[in-house]
Amino acid sequence: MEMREGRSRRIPDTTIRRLPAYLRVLELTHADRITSVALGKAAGYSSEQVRKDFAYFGAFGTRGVGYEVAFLVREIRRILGIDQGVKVMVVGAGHLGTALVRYTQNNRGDAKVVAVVDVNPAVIGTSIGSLVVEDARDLERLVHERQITMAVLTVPDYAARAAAERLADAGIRAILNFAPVSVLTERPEVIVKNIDLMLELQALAYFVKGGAPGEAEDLEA
Amino acid sequence: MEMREGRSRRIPDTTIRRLPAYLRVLELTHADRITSVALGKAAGYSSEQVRKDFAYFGAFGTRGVGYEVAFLVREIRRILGIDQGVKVMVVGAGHLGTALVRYTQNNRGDAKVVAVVDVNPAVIGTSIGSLVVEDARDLERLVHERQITMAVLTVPDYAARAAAERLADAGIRAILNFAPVSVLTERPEVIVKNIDLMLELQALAYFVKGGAPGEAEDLEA
DNA sequence: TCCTGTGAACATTTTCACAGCA
DNA sequence: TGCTGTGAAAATGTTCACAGGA
Repeated sequence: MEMREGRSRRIPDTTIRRLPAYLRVLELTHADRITSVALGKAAGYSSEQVRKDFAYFGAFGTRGVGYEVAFLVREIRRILGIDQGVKVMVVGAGHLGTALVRYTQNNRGDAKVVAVVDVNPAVIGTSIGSLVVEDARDLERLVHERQITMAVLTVPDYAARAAAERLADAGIRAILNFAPVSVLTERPEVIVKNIDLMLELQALAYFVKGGAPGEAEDLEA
Repeated sequence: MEMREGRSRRIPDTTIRRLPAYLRVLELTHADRITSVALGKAAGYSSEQVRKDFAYFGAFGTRGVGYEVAFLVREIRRILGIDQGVKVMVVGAGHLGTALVRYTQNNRGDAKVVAVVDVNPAVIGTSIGSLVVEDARDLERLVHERQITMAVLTVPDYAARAAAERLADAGIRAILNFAPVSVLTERPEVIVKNIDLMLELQALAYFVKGGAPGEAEDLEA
């Protein structure tokens, strides 16, 4: 992916993908301070990696001591742009969509699902936790009214491309796509991240067969 | 990750992760032959990347012509180790588990879910497509009897670690973990791939904010 | 003394450029 | 001529090693 960071150095994509993992560890920590060794261990990365990642954004720590947890949490949230919260729409209220809505409701509000839509009249109007499934025909209106910037796509594959186009037209900036088809290949202005169970399982099979041990580690997943 | 390939060169992890994407395109292709340009375009990678990936395994194509689709499909399936099928257990029959079981039933049998288990008596005995949810207490027996080598973990986070340990003890070689906790960090013999919605959404938020366009690509899901 | 911050070495992955075969 | 196969170059990412402040 192409990326720039106006001032200072360019931040590696890989660093950005590790920040949410650090954030989770920090939010579960009771201590006021944490060292790069402890944070790295808990998040599954080396201590050098942790220090280097933070150093891209400035000197966050104190030599001989470590990092202030509260400060780090604030900074990471600011860097990721989730300090004001991020509003998310889930498109498709089937099993997968329902699971994802519930999951985000059980976790803190760094990214908050504020709308769930579906095309099925039997599903529209039912509740998922504190949310009511709305009519997918109102997708554009909901995106605008609630200032939604990201979407999670959990519709059947035959419906995925059209739904993605509508989301892009409505102004959505990023889509997490669970349908096993590629969408919006001609719309570089929308970031699409694909998550595909079958592809993951097939790749895992290779490493199983090879007898190769170890963590395959996060998505990039 | 560390990896070796007895004979010939070592195969990059990144190549392995692209093979399933190529495979999907090829299985949907009607033509007998395909060029690296066409395959790359459909799978979302450059033509050089496609050629280089296949070249790690030998000369698969014909200069001036392209690649035989049927041959490529056979080779990729053999390389990934899915030519004999891979047996998968889904642990946790909630919304997410149910969605994943259905999804794999709707797609060809490169990786086949042959067991779903849960601890909830109200769920045990119910059907998901052609499968019946079984008692999680029988996990070890099912793994052995059906020669299951991989598992998908969709239990609540508080139950994930214990479930993963049982899977590892039962001989499972790889786990796709959807719970937002790290599991089996002390068991290098089991490959764990984590898929975490919240982490993905948070990372996407950065790229949205930065106004940076483009595909974020694969999961590495 | 301890732990951060960081240049430099190393490793990996992608892109380029083109030779070579059908 | 068209498209593969592949070294070489470039880009990207990680680990090492240690200087330096608290």
